[in-house]
Amino acid sequence: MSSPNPDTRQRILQATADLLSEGGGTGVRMSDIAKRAGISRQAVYLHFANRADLLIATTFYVDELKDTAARLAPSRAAETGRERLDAFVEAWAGYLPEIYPIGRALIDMSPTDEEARSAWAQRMQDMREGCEAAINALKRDGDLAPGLPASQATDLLWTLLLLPNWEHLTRTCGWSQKQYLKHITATARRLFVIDA
Amino acid sequence: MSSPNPDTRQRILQATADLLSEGGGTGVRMSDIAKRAGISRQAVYLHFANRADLLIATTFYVDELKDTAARLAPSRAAETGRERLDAFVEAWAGYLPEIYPIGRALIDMSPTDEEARSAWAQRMQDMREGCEAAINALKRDGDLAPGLPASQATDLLWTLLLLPNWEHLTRTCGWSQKQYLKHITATARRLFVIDA
DNA sequence: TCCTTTGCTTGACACCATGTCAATTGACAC
DNA sequence: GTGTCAATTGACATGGTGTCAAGCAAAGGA
Repeated sequence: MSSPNPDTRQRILQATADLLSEGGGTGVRMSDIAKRAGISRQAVYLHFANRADLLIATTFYVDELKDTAARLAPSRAAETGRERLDAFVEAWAGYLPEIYPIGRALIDMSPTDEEARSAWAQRMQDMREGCEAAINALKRDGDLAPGLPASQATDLLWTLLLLPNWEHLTRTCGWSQKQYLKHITATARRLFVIDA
Repeated sequence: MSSPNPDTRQRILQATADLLSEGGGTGVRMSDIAKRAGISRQAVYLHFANRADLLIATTFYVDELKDTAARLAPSRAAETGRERLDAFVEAWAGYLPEIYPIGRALIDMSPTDEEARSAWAQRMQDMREGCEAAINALKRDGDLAPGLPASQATDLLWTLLLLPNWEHLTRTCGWSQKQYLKHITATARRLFVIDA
């Protein structure tokens, strides 16, 4: 699984990322990926155990390529809870279009593939921590809207930021990325910040 | 497609609804449905052209069984926009658990089945009209929160009420149906009603 | 009683994507 | 030359959907 040529492995990952982007996350078969990478379909299995494995590896590949980790720095550096909430929403909103195709593919195979399901669930769980940190920072500042316990505020913010919502607003409703960012930021402020 | 025994057709629909409910909308095959209905797998195709067709017919069957139409009456009867928003959210929130399994099944096959995709999309489009009516009633009363055009408020409310969000909050976050209703109602008020 | 129609059964088969396996090839290293 | 590595080719299993042809039991009419 790691003995084969690392260049080929990378070509497969790049082909997967490209095809998923082009197809919006749907309709990408193992044979399509192989063809794009310039190898035989079977050779893909010399590098990745199965489709879920390949897709999961592609998420990490895309993360590195786009330096996802760097996105979160402003959120962590924020001093006030209000700033932290804004910065986190902005970071996540910027990340969504990049991870969308591969996220869509993982979600699509989740009902039948436990590996894919749990990999995506883990990613969402990580994202929840960012939500939690923002809500807790608001609470610390005394700026969390009353009447909503922090844990449920976290769940609500978490849900609001889910990929299907971004997909629905930008694809179905036709919102631009800019509109999405603007209105989701305003929504989060209005929901969770006192007197916002 | 309509020549066969209507009793058998109904048994198939009931079997489909039951199995989907038991399985949370996933892992239900044509052969499972046939077995539960007490007929051969092939006989199902004497009544329904394909899986999507059967699933779509099941949505209407469930609608009738649970008298979905009646749910919306209080919303339409509401005098003020505030009441209408509350009533609509409550009606939809009550409907969600009933339609969830079959909705999940339709969503799952949407990526590969245009018929299923558009049937569910139509249902969501119908739901959007309820959102629009509530937002417009708020606006008429001068109670719509400023800074958000009605069309975008409609999109936002529409998105908020989507099935995957209900699924995430109740399944992943572990919220009870009661909690869902309470917090989604509060969220909608806070987002769309002025000085709420 | 015979005959036909109806509604379903049985069994076989095509399709399509994933995943597996065995045998083979071409290149490069020692 | 010999071995090894990375990939190729072709064949095959699996699982679910959907199709097709032939058969069969029961109900109804002449």
